[in-house]
Amino acid sequence: MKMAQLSAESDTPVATIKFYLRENLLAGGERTSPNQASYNTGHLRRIRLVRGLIDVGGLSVAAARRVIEAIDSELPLPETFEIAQRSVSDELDPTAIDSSALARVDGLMAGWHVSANNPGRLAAASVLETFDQIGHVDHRGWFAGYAAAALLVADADLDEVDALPDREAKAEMVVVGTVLGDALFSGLRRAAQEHISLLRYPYPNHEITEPTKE
Amino acid sequence: MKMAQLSAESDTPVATIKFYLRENLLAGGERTSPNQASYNTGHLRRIRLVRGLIDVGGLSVAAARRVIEAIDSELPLPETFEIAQRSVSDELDPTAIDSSALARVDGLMAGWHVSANNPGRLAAASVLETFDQIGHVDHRGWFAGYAAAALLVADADLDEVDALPDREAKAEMVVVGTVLGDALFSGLRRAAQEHISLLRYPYPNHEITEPTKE
DNA sequence: AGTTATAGACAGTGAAGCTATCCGTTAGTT
DNA sequence: AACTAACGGATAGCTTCACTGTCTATAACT
Repeated sequence: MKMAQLSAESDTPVATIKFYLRENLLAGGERTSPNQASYNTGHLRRIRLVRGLIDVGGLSVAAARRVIEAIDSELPLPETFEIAQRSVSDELDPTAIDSSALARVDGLMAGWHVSANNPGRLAAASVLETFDQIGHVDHRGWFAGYAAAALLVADADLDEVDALPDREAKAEMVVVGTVLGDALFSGLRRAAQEHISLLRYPYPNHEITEPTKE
Repeated sequence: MKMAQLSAESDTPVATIKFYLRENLLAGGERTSPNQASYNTGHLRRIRLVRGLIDVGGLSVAAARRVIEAIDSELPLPETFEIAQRSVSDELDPTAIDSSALARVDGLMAGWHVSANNPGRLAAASVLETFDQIGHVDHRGWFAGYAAAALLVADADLDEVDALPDREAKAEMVVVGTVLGDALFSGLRRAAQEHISLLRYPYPNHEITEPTKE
């Protein structure tokens, strides 16, 4: 496959593919002459993965490069998992986070074995800190519901990884699951919100029988 | 309160506050003379809200403006909810989404009352489409776990909104809950992943007894 | 022989989110 | 009254990010 076809099948401009090559998001094709190379379906899949991570998962190019390197590496799965987690979370300074918020997060995760610098733990604490700052108090019951749901989802995540045969497949699932899982969940959550709110307040002002065009 | 104090207490540069004023994320202070104004704690809270939405929730300035206008408006709650949902989701063209992916999402949400153009439904479908494109098939069991968890969370969301007294408080909770709820859940999910993975594979190569510094 | 495609280098673009500078007032201090 | 610091408002500039476009020399099709 040549560049033009790769571009057509991935629906990605040639200039963008060249950019991904420069950024090491994509390995070069097999050389057939000094200024010609041929690409295979692996390249095509990789471009689609990159675009999925960036467009759907919302990763930056730098984060996408990190997780792709983690897939391609021979690192053990836990390390790959950690790279995926760190790449989707923005780096937080643990010392900058309110200790009361941290303590409350740890309370939500009572009985969980989680390391102190788990990026999710820090991110959750900074969310709780934000609630404090804008004057929201005592959402404990609400937070507890989130913790229960997170446990459920994490269990499903691990099931799915366990079902795969080899390290490469597992590693890709870990990365893709971590990145796209967030997007999937928040989408389903919004849909569920509409459903539940219609359950509780049947037909307020709302049109549901005829889905409208935007 | 004058500008300097507002800046100090919100830990936000004066130039940034002026930027927020220009962008209508923040109302002007009460005029005391042609070039002087005084701000109150409402302004302070608002700045913290804006920074929470942008820094923690990851909203763009434009999205933050939309949701803040929705809070301040007198729109009924369902409309406010919808604005919040649309502001945190990127706008997707329904016609551009693979119909098989949409059908599978609808399968996951069997029994739910969700309008066809719910942004979460479309977002979830585009995630499923991405899985297809990178050659992942049959994650149905996994997806189903997500749908169940989403229902749980949405129920908790509505409980929390119901508990509040007036429209203004409810509206702010809707917006803040929608935006920060995503961040909270994904944080807790990452922590839960570490916990579950340690439960299943006790102490792989991993250090958990002594949390390390980055 | 002539058009088109290619690899690779590099400069340029446009959006986003601030940040800095300037101006003419006003407030507070001395 | 004089002086300094802070203010509101306008405008320009900065930095990062994710591309996008242009160029050259070579190779491939027709």
